[in-house]
Amino acid sequence: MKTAIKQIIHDALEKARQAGELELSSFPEIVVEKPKDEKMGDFSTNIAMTLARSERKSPKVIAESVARHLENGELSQAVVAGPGFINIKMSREFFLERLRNVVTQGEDFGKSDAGQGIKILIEFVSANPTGPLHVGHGRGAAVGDALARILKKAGYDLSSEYYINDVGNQMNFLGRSTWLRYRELMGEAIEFPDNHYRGDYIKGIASEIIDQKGDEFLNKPEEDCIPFFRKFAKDNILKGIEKDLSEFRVSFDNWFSEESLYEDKSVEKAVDWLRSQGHVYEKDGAVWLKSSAFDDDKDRVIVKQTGERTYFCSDIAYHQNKIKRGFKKIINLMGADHHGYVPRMEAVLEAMGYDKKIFKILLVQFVSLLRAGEKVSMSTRSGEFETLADVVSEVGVDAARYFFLMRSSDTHLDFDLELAKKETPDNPVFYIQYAHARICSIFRAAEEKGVLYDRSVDLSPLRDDEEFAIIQAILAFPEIVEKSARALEVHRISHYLLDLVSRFHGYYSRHRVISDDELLTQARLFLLDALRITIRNGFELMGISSPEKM
RNA sequence: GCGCCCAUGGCUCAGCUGGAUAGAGCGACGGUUUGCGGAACCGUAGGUCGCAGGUUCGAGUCCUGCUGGGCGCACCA
Repeated sequence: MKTAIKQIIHDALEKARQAGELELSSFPEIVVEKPKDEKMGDFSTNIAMTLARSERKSPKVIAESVARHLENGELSQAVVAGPGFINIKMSREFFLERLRNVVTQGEDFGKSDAGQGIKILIEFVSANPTGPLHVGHGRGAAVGDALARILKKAGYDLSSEYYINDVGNQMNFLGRSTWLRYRELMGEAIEFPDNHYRGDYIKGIASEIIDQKGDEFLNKPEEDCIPFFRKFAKDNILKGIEKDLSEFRVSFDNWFSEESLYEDKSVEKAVDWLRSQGHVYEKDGAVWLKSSAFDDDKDRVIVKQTGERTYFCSDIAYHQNKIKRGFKKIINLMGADHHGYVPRMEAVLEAMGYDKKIFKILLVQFVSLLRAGEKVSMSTRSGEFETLADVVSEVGVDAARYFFLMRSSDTHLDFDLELAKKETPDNPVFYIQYAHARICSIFRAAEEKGVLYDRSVDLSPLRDDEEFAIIQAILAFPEIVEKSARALEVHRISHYLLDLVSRFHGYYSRHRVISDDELLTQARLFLLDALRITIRNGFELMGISSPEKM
């Protein structure tokens, strides 16, 4: 919608230039926004202010000149206001024509080619397969998955990926923890080490092994047991993670195993290559990457004294692999507690000769669960739940996703469990879903009354200001999606939907949709159809359902 | 000590690449219902945008310093 306005302004600038009123050695970028107050107009531009300096004229004079040349069949008024804003009103036809398009596009409404098919990889969650997903992972999962949906909608060629840390020390601890619990369950007295995984789920896995294998491992030496226990526990936990995610409506295009990078020698090759470039040196029996040469605080060990590779080392190979797969932009979501990791990853990319701008790490801040205003303890020890699956089973997928997505991801999130469950307008998910259900209900009522709804209906009976405010809000949706994609900010969608829907609730309470005026009824049904489509499409981007009845 | 993030009405938060009189929701107070879902709507009160400088025609937004809070500074991830 705004691109049309930009074009009109552009034409006016051109005319002003031809008339000798403006120099315009270069055309500035035209910014179109909504005026502060809707009464001032449909759109406004500050173009005169940005031109003031280069034109050496006051913004007011420039604005007057541009406004004079603003003419277009679809434009109804252009006035200069304030320090030099040009406020523009468009004709009703301008909006109605575009509204018609919304219904024609249906579920495609909101799509754009802003991304120009650029290949993007987004990696998120990537929790170690050493335990179930907790609430923090849930936020990352919701944000990552929604971003993936948004970026696709905005025309990027997007792939999503989960990186599985399935090798290394953590896996050994996992295997050993399971093995110890196994022996314990078989009746041995075990002193369980503090640095092992103590969660109850380990006992569950151990007892599954007992079910399948009995006492087979009881009298074997540790070395002979660990590989089996490690793999069994990992597979079991990973299956659980996949299940939790899929129930949370989060899916990945690819699950990438760290182990595969060792199997195909990628890690070895990456280290050799870095060494050949002189980015690597040996000290204290370990191999170090000179990351400090690329703005990291210090150099980082990639091969330990023991000969084991660090996780950072395989991450190098992993990110090299991502780039080699042709991704032009690589997005990683991480918990904010890992932010110290950012400079060293950027250093790696620079060391490999890539522009670090292709790499974007999004830090997702912490989640505090609140129950009745009190913070729920997040410690593993406490009886209070903290896993994603528990939260989802309490409040449902829709509410959980909405709450994770309602705030900018770089601020801490207070997740109020009681509020999430409420079926009142305080709860934004229900408020929005209710609007959708209400619209569907109106359509049901119309059908009962025998009102014919047909998409080719004449829209000219729509003339109320409130109706046009809603239409404009609907038509802004593709721009919201684009901005959300560009800024990688999901919360804009939820704020947008809330605003959109509150306009509808107000409108609904003041106007009857179904009336004796058949033409008006049909036109209003059309408007509601477009609105319903917009709500659905917006919720779809957030992975939230749009129920027809509640 | 060093680094990253945050700071906007009583509470939770928006504020798009700096733009017009800083906006919502909750809570508080007061209203609204013969009709399509009251699971809703309308109104009132409430803010030195943490503090101090700076850049700019213009700063909640950018820069510097400070204060307060969160997080991180491993041959752990």
